[in-house]
Amino acid sequence: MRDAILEAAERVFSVEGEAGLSIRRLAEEIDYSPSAIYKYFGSKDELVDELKEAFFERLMQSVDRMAYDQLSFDQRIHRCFRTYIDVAIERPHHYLAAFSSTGAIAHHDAAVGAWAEFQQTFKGQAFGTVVALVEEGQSLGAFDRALDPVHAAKSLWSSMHGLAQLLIHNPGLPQMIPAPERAMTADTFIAFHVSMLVRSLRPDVTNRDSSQDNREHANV
Amino acid sequence: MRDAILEAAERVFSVEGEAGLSIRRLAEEIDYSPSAIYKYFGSKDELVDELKEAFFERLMQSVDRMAYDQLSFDQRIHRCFRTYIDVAIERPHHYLAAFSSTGAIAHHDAAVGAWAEFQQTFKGQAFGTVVALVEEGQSLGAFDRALDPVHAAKSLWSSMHGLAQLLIHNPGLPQMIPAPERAMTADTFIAFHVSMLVRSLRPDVTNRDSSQDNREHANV
DNA sequence: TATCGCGAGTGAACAGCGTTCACTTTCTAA
DNA sequence: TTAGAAAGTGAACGCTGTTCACTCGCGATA
Repeated sequence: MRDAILEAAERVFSVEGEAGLSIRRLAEEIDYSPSAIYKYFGSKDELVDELKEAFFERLMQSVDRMAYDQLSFDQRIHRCFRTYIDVAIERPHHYLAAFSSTGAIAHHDAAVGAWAEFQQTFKGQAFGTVVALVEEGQSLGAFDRALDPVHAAKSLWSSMHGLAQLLIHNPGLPQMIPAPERAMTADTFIAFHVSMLVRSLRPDVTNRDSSQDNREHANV
Repeated sequence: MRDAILEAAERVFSVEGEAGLSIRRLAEEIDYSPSAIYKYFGSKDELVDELKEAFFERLMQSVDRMAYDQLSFDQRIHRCFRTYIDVAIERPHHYLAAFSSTGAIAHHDAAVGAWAEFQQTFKGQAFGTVVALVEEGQSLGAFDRALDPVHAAKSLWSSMHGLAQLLIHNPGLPQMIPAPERAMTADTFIAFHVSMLVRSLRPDVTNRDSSQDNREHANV
């Protein structure tokens, strides 16, 4: 029963988003009265939160799967980021809702202590794999060792999130260009964005040793 | 009168966002009946759109002002991006609302023809200044000439947007780090993110000429 | 077997929402 | 002075999330 509600909710939500999903509509969909739903869910928010969390888990697992595939480092990092955006724009309403926890605004999560708990969550684990990816790149010499991997991962995540969001709200973005021959497909543009992110991690040109080995060189 | 409505709306919206703003509440605030508001605005959406547009204009003008200041190129590009994020998180509800035009989802703006119109809008103009900034960097040799400036600008915008959004929803992000001594303030983290974006534009290391001059070199 | 309790489900109701519309009041211009 | 537009009102419609007193039907117990 509880699953029937969630299933119907998922169906409606996928197509019409949070706005189109009403308790009454949902009740009609499963041929029950609106109040019946309140026997299984404390509130609409609670129900929707469950949808969001399920989506988030799918998203994070998809990314994670890419990170540990049997591929070259370069391919893995590209696919990781690609997958994030692909899954996000595949279910736009879910993705937007997952990141619009209107209540959490100004919910100052406060400081350093949260890190341990954070690592327990889906989000935290997926974030951990991004950090690991950065560290791997650093140990391979492909990425700048001077970068803090955690902060770099945050920056990367921000950038992925931004593109996902922008593409959801404006799918025509990649085609928007003065000269038609320069237009890109969404796929190409995502790849371009990801490659820009990878570029940002490259070792600093001022320390131009062989890529395997660049420690602190103050001058030249 | 119309302005009195907008002013009250602005006041409520700044604090409680779109959710806290209701026509009835607004009417009470200005001591009129709810229906009075409909003499001046066709719908709530129309009213809110006006708030969003006003905010968007402020945002874009702030960024624009930074781009044409009397400063070094490096300072200008950093301040430009910084300002974008600062203004965004200063009025979180406005920024989120401006980018959550729920209707525009899947509103395939369609293709290349839109470019000309796009350039007329605030958004379009501000985007133009980012493109110009990239082109300036390229002509200075600081940025990779192989990059399409328009696509690069889109990528940059995505990344700025992502950080703004993430910081709004999770202001504690910069402090979140395993070791306390590695924590950053919001300011520092924004600067870090911006510097990552600038890094992504650097000329490719494989073509390592003097920075003034790097044309196509296929090998080495 | 009779009855008790409990969980599932219901329907009416409350408060709030955006919006409409017939209505009155107020002010201006001919 | 009067016609007409403009400004503002209040009740109502249909929608929303949510609550609560209520009724069933079933399983366990005395």
